[in-house]
Amino acid sequence: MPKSSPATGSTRLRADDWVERGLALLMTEGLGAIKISRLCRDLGVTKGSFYWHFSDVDSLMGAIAERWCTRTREELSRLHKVQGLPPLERIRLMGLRLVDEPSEHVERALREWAVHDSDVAAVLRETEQFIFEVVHDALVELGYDEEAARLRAGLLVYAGIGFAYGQQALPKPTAKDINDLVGFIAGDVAR
Amino acid sequence: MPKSSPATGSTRLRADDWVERGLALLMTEGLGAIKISRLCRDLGVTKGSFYWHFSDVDSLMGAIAERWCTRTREELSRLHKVQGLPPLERIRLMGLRLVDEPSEHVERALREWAVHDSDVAAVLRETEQFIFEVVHDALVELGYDEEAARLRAGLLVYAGIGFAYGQQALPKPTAKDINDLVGFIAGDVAR
DNA sequence: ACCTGAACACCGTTCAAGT
DNA sequence: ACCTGAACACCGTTCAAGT
Repeated sequence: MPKSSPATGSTRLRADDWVERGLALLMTEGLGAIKISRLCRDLGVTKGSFYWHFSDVDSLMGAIAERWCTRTREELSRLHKVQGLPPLERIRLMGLRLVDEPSEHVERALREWAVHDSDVAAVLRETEQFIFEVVHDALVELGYDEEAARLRAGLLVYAGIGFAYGQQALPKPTAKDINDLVGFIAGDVAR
Repeated sequence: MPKSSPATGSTRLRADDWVERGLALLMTEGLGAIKISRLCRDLGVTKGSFYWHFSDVDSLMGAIAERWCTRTREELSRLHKVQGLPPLERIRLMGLRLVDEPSEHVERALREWAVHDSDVAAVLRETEQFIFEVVHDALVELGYDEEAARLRAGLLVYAGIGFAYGQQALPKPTAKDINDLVGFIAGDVAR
């Protein structure tokens, strides 16, 4: 089993090492930190090395995005297992996922990114669609009609996206707020 | 009364001309289009000219942001005049403002921007806070208690921010959706 | 197969010199 | 007061040459 860290084993790099370091930079310092000169310094090689692995900087970006997309999909499929839980609980879990985003930096950067990269845009859409559907279906199961479920699920997902961008004029919502929110979204039956 | 266009009158530029052109570029082609070499080409001068008016590119950015902020504040104060309208109508107007953003490009760019520029962040906060308060107060006027009003107003504002960023996995909301939404947010009394 | 080193284009920044 | 022109640093990109 090959190691991905350049520190262990061979001194040569694989494309993987660049992607990994790039994703790490994206999460800690944001999109602006991904410079190939910076990556070279971090990885201890010269620029020529980079251009052996990638055709240009956009290609690296694409690879980083792809890796993030894969991980996000895995996370979503893990979330799929919540289908056994009661509907209100499912809604609550989706709400929490929207808020306590651990890698907030990535989410923001990828949204900027999605403007220019259709692959990234596709995975973001997939994620939003997934969450929307879980909430929507849970609401239908609770007895809401199609239109009511659509409106409420849409509102929740959009609000979730907004959380990631809000300038906390309004305080960042807490876990309690999420509970209240679920109570409101599915309130007619929850109370 | 001095003209701001370099085409009329003198051939010399004022700082204003750079800001105006920069804001135009921001709206039409996004943040990435603001290069000082590009601006020089558009305005028909050399880079030295730019550096007579501004200390660096960040300073231009700041000036562009400031101008946008001024315009946004004016727009908000115009919106203040809706205070005479019935509460539900006020909520509906705020909802519409959040959606039919004509200069969507600017809003997105400025949010990126706000991460690094606290002035821009401040005006974004102001805007969000303003809309939040209008909705909140309208809800209180409709008979909601403090906590219910806070939750609902917050949800609406965050959803509005989310609209600007959603990858339309879910369809962009229409004016009718906004009406339905208002019916939901203030539903207990509206129906 | 993976990397160095030197080259080049492009962009931000500076500054002496021009009107 | 406003601008030119030439210079320099920095970054992305290319490529011949090395192991």
